[in-house]
Amino acid sequence: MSADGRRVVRVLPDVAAIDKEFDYLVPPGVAVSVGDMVRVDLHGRRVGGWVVAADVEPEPGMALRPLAKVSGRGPSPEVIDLAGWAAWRWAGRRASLLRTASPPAVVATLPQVAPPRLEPDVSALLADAAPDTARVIRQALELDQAVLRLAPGADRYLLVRAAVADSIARGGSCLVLCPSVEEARGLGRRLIRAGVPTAVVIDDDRPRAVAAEWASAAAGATAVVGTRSSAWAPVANLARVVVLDEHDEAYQQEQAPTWHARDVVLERARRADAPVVLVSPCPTLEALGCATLVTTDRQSERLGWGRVEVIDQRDLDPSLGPLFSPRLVDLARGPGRVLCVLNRTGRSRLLACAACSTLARCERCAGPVADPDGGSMVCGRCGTDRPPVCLECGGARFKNLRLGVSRAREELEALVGEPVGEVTAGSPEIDRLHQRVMIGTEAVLHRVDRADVVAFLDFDQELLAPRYRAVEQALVLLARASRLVHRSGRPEARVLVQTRSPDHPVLVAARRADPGRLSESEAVLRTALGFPPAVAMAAVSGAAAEAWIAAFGAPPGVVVQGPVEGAWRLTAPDHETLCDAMATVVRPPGRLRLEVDPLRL
DNA sequence: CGGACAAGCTGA
DNA sequence: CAGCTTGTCCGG
Repeated sequence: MSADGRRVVRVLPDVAAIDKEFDYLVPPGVAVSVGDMVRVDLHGRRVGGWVVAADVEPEPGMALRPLAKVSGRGPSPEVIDLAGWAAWRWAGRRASLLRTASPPAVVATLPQVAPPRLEPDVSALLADAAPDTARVIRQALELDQAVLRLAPGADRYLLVRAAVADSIARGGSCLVLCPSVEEARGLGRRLIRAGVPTAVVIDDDRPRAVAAEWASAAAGATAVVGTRSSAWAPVANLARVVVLDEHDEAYQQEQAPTWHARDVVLERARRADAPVVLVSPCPTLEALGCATLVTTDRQSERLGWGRVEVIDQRDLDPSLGPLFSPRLVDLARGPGRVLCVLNRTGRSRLLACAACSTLARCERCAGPVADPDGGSMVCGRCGTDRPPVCLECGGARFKNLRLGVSRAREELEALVGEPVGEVTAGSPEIDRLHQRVMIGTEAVLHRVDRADVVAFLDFDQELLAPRYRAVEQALVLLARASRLVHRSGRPEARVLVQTRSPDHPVLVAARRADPGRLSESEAVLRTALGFPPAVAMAAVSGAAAEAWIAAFGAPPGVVVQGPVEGAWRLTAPDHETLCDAMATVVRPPGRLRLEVDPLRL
């Protein structure tokens, strides 16, 4: 109640271009609290919004309009605060984050949720587990922030059960994030079958059903399972967070604000004083930088990575074509499901020495070099240029290594002697998915859940992609492939990698099932070259970018580079410096994309 | 974002 | 100068 006897609340309208709060009168007899979703009259029209503060002292004499309607429950006060933090961290607007945190249909009241059917404790759950499995799970659950490195083939279900049991012991609920909808649904079903009251909060085209799950999460479901957006799901009493496959790019929002679910839940858990376990076969440097690493014994990790076989393409018989080694053709003819991966979506073309077939790479950062003008070789990653001479044999002639997926499919079909299916991100072509042998971009790895052989036809495309995370992402692909073939059980089950760089650290890491060494060398390289997570970066683009950059000026600690193709790059030693500086800029009108922590760079 | 309102343009 | 388009401003 304010000084003059009026009840006033502060509302953030759900209008894309307004990041401003407005005060409204609460009509007599109306109950409303922070987090509720309301409708208000704003500038002659009726819009939705969130109550972000109650019992507000309005400016004296200000004529206030009454709330038009209290429509239902919305995000909790903690999540509203979290959205404020994320708006700073990713230079975005709170409304877009709160929309993600809100139910897609009206939730008038919260349902009653059942208490857990049984009271499992962590020790009972782990009693039958292998000793090393029990050890790493216990160890991870004892830490405030743990990165648990589990090989691709390892079963994560026991960890999730133990995390849920531990949450019950702590008197609260457990939030579990999965990279894909299918995994989240599957995990939700398993937990429900095990007697854990579980809310599966996943956006789809059924708003009523999603809102019902949202409501049961808000009401205190013991486990809340979902994908990226569930970082914002309601959790009545957050006791623990688990992020499965923490390395997955699906956790980062593509549209600005480009928030990352892992980073959102880390902050959310920190505020709630809840521990977090990040799980991955190949943890990101970001995760390793903020959490304590827990690893299984070497033998479990080797078993869980399965067999990774590397073919040196420099030794290939040219008569078979550049993409198909005899070994590959042999495996493709054999029994079982075979997936061939060929990434040809990037614009980068690779050059190899015409004499010795060694790839043309940058002397400074080992990235791929292109030959844009025919005179010199320029690195697509760091910009260094050098004369067109092979570093291995001194040869001066180079050949272009590009071949499309469709052409490769025809060639493979001829070599194997049976129909070969094709999968690309653009074309679903479900009817071709049942072919025994399939070829496609990496999308092929996401369309099936098991395979007997996964073959990367030209892995250099991944190793040398002109992105600073290329090495990390290349190992992610191998982990994904390894998981698919782990379910095979056949003797020929393996991941086959064709490359001209057989001793690349990524391939050594996968063959030895030891991602740790790679993380160490990558961390050194990123620091030396000034890439995240050694620094904090942002990209600014769009029609209004120039005006934004002008308003940004040159704040201390932030380096502004560009424009390159209409985009500027900001670099600062840490997010504190970067985000504080970005927060001072008044957004100019017009289309503007502020991308903090850009994935491709 | 989208309504309000002002300034600019057109044709009788 | 009414009647319409286009542009800029700002919201309780």
